[in-house]
Formats: sequence, structure tokens, C-alpha cells
Amino acid sequence: MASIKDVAREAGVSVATVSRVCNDSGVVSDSTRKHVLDIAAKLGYSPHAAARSLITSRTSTLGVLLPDLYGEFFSEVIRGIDRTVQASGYHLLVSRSHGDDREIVAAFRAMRGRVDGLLVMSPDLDARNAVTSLRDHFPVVLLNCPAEQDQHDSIVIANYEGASEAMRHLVDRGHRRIAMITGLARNYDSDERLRAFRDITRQAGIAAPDAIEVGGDFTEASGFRAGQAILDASPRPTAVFAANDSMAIGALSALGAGGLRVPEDISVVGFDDIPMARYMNPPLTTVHVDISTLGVRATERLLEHVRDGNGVTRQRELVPAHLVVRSSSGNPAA
Amino acid sequence: MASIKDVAREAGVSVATVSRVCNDSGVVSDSTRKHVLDIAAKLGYSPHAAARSLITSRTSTLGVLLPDLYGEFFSEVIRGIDRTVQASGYHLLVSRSHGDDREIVAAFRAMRGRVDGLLVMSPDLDARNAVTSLRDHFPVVLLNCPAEQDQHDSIVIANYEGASEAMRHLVDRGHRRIAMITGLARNYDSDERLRAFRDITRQAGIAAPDAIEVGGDFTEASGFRAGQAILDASPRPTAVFAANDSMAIGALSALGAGGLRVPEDISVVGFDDIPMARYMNPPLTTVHVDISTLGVRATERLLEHVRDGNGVTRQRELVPAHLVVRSSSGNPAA
DNA sequence: ACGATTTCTGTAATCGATTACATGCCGCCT
DNA sequence: AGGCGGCATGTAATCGATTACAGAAATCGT
Repeated sequence: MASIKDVAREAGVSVATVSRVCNDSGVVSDSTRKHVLDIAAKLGYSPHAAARSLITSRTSTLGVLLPDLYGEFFSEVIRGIDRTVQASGYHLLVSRSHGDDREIVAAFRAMRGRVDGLLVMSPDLDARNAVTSLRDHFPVVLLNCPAEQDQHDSIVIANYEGASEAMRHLVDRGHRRIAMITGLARNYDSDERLRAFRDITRQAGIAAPDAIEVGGDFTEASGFRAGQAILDASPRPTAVFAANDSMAIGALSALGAGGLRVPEDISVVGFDDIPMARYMNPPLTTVHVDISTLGVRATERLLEHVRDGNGVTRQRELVPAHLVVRSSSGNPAA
Repeated sequence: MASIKDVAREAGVSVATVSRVCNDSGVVSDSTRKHVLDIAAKLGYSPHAAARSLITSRTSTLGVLLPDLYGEFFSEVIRGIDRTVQASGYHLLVSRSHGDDREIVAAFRAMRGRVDGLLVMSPDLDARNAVTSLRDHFPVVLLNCPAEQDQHDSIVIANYEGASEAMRHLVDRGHRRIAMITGLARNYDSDERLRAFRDITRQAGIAAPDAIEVGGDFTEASGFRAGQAILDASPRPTAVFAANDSMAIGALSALGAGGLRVPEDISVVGFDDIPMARYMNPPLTTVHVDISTLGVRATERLLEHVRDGNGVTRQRELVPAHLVVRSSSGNPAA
């Protein structure tokens, strides 16, 4: 692999000149510039990233720490991140972490010297300390994290607002027995959506056993199981609000298999509006979130920090979430 | 950020000793080892990756070049890759490239000095040259690429076999008018699956207009459009084979919206068996591929190359693909 | 024509690690 | 007591870039 020295020797100039040509820094005469570029092309030279980042102490790389890499939600987030990162000439180092304190710290240490900043998505409520200590050494932007205002820079989905809208939709349609399929325990998004479920049911005067909560973990499989549980519930709910689309789809499947028609017998509402939601049978009523925007905005914020240093103010940014009514929700049967 | 020098100074030893302690190399007395570790912990020292990889010329990072980051298929592939990479103490640098020669070369150059090896998924038939030249400088493993035996190291889905099985299933059920929704043009996977479609229909004596091909691009939206086209076709097919599940799901939606029942009026078969396939309504008959295994195996192969150098032989590995019959396929109505 | 600029290029320090080699110290043997 | 071997540690070169500073060559002004 050709190094800057090889190019310098071959071109009969010093390494400094080669460096200046490659970076358009300093002044170089047109003739040598051209000559050096020719030699560099001939040798297939490309600068060694590690060497460069050692001296410049910049890596042109951003790190992403995600709790999982499963399903369309994360896939869309990464997509947004990648798009922005690539447009800015940066690279993307991806890592998954279960989200507990120790693992986040370990991931951070491993990334030292590899990235200029970190995008952390850790909706786990227990991971705050790690993130806080991390931020002191590093530009960090939080994605969907339970962070206090001003404490960190963060981008968050309007969970409560979106879920409230979904729940109000069901209540307005006349539903009085509603089940919620919750997400992972101790998960920020899940908790916020659940809070909305509880608030709206309470406001509507709906209480157990007419407002039931079934545990899930954001996967289709858990949604399917929850759907089966709901089939067996008595009194049976006339509507189901799932904490995300994957579970809503799983539930849809279980309810259909149990002989119920959606929305005639039971309504189903999801959250996220993953691309596939509109192609469900029936098309899924869900809370639309511009998922890739979540990634885009977070990346833009992080890049600001990386480039402008501490001049950037910390703030919490909300990504709006609005209900999209499709065919999976209707009026209650009975 | 503390460097090795800081630790050395603080501990009253030389940088060599600190390095030896951190890497368990050479001999260090127990007392100094402990002392150095204490100081390192106190200072929160972690070695600088760029500096280390400069001298060792290893980065502990693998690069992944994907044509897209969209949907559950890629999400599953990345998941498998990440799992393997992480278990081996490596990192993952992800990049998307449209797949043409120039872009692949550019991505490769940008990754020099950042990764020890590259996983390339570029099913685009035009990208061969880039990949070939790349391989001379770099451990490379190809994912789903149209590579000749022995030429490259590659992992490929048994496209033809799987698609043949799906098509035989439809023919055996008595279907005589079958439509195929193809994937992107000049895409290896799509072409292989199409080849199976053509071979099996020919063998069964089915010819146009009873065997029609509708263009798609692997997205749900394109599947939906294709489904609409199939609704209008006359004679209308009794079965649809989509080159992937996303399009099958899109088609399912369009056919349902057009008033057709699946599988009573028309059968639909997909490819990939993405996690969501079994939760469709009706559950999707599809060709199962252990998608994350694709990523796992590719990563394992690449790691072998990275670690054992040229001692590893090049070969083409096939990931099996088998039909899973669910409810979206049945006997033809008429 | 000669010093002062200006313009271009080279020398060498630097980033933070690794590692071959040198060195110092201690104990043991004869 | 002198020398030798082995263990623990330090010195310094090295990886491949960037960049401050120095120096050489060319241009300019008077």
C-alpha cells in the first residue's frame, strides 16, 4: 500500500508538498501540483486514515450506539443517520449495546480514538449515569432518551402527544374497553405511551377491567402473544393500542387467527408508522413518526457539536407524532 | 483525554511498561503491574485506537458496503454481521453505496486505514471490476454477488433453487397462469429468481400471456403497483411470485384492495421470509432464507482472512433457501 | 545592482501507541 | 571477589500523516 513517502520519493518532492497537494492547503505551484497528483493516481495512493487522525485528532467518523438492530424502526433510523453522515463526508461506526451502564461505558471506551462524536439511543431508564459521564469527554447526542431538559442534547419522539391522539381517537369512536400492549419494561418510549394510555382512559372514566395492559417487548412475536391474550380476555376489549407497529401487526395476526374481523369486531392502532404499516390487511391505523428524520436531525445536531465545539447550546428537540387513520380502527361493534 | 504518557508519568514508569501492562506482553513485576493499572483506572485511560492501529497496522474494524439500508432484509443482515463482529471484539464501519464501480472504489479508498477487511454486497451486475481490483489490496468477502467460483470469496443465497421450489409449488397446485414481480433491473438476486420463473414455467408448458413478468424494485410500493397491474391483466393470473417479501406484501395489499381474496382467488408467494412474513394476513407462503446467517457466515469468513492472511482458500458458499408454505398460496380458483 | 518581498518547497517536530534492543540490578556459582 | 545469567525496566525507532518554521529561488522596487 503506497504511503505519502512513496509518492514523495516517486515525484521527487518532499512529503510536505504531497500533503499540501492532497489537502489543498498552503501554496503549491501548478506544475508540481499536477505532477504530484499524477504520481499519486499512478500509485493508487490514498491517505492513511489512522495516521491522519492521530495528528489532526479528528476521525471523520461518528459512532452510533443502538439498543438493537432489529426491524424496520431501527433500519429507518440508521438510514436517516447514514444519509446525513455520508452527505457530510463522515463515516459511521455502528454498535449495538444492551443498554446497561457498564456496556455503554465499555462501548464508549472502545470507541475512543475512533469517532468524533456519539449518537446514543438508550431508552433504558437505567442507563443515565453512563451517558452523563460520557458526555463530559465527548460530543454526544441522545436519541429517544429519558433526558432532562438542557441536561443533554437530545432528539425525542413526541410519544405522549402521539399516543394521546391515538387513544382519543379510539375513545371518540366510542370504545369503552381498550387494551394496551406495552413495550419493554423500563423503556422510556413504552412508558410515555403507556402514560398517555392511562391518562386518556382515566379521563374517559374507563378503569380496569375495561382498561387492561398486556406486556410485550416490541417484537411481532410478543404482539402475537398479546393478541392471543386479548382474545381470551373477558370482557373482551373492542380496541387495542400497541406501543409499536410490530406488535400491532403481531396482534392483528393473532386476532385474525382467532376469528375476529378488524375493524368490525375489534380495532387495532399502532405506533411508528413503519413503511409496511399501510400495506397491512387491513391497513394499519397508527401514529406516524418520521423515523428517518429522527436519525437525520440527531446526526445534524451531532455534527454541529463536532464542528463548532462547545459553541452549540444544548437542547431537547421533539419529533412530532400524529395519528394516521387507516382501516384497522373503526367504531366498536357492541 | 489521558494518553499513555500521562499514565507513565503519573505512575513513575516508562511508556513501554504501561504498554506492556495494557497488552499483557513482555514481563512486568506484579507490583508495578498493579500500580500501573491503578493509575490507568484513576486517569480513565483508554488506548487511542488510531495511534495503535498506525503502528500495528490493524484496526480491529470491519467495513460493510451495502446497496441500501432499507427494510427488514438488510436490517437482518446487519444484525447477523454485528453479532459476529462484536463477539470477536471487532468494530463495524457501515456504508451505503449505490453500487456502481466508481462509488465502490471511492468507498474503498475512504476506508483505507480504517478497516482490516471489507464485506461487500453489490448485487448489481455492473460492479464486478471495482470489486476485483479491490480484492488485490484487501481481504474482501462478497455477499450475494454475481461472482464466479474461486474468483472471490463469497456467500450467496440459493436463489435459483429456492425460486424453483416456489414455482414448482405453484405449478403442482395446478396454477397455469402465473405472474412474477421482478426485482431491480440488472440485479443478481432478481435475475436468478427470474431465471427460475422462466425455466419452471417453460417446463410446465406455460407461456405468455399466461406467464407474465411485472417490473418492481424490491419495495412494498413497487409491489403494490405491480399488484394493481396484475388485477388489470387479462387473462388474470391465478398466482403471483414476487422476487421478495416486501413486494409480495405490497401486492397482497393491492390485490386485497381490488377485492380479491388470497388464496381463494389468487395465490401469492414471496422470497426471503422476513420476520414479518408469518404475521401477514394471510400468512405469507415464501422462500425461507436464514438472512442473519448470511451476515454471520460472511463475517466469519472475512475474519478468517483478516487473521490468517492468505492462508485461507477462496470459495463460494451457498446459503440454502427452502419454501415455507403458509396460507397465502392454494389451489387455483378456476 | 542589491536588498526586500513574495512564492514555493523542504526539514523536522508531533500525535500516541508498540517493540527491538540496551541497560541496570540482583543473586548465584566457582 | 569477579563474572555471568536472567529479570525488570527504560530508550528510542517506527508507523503515516500534518504543519510551523526555515530556507531557497524568483520577482520587484528604486
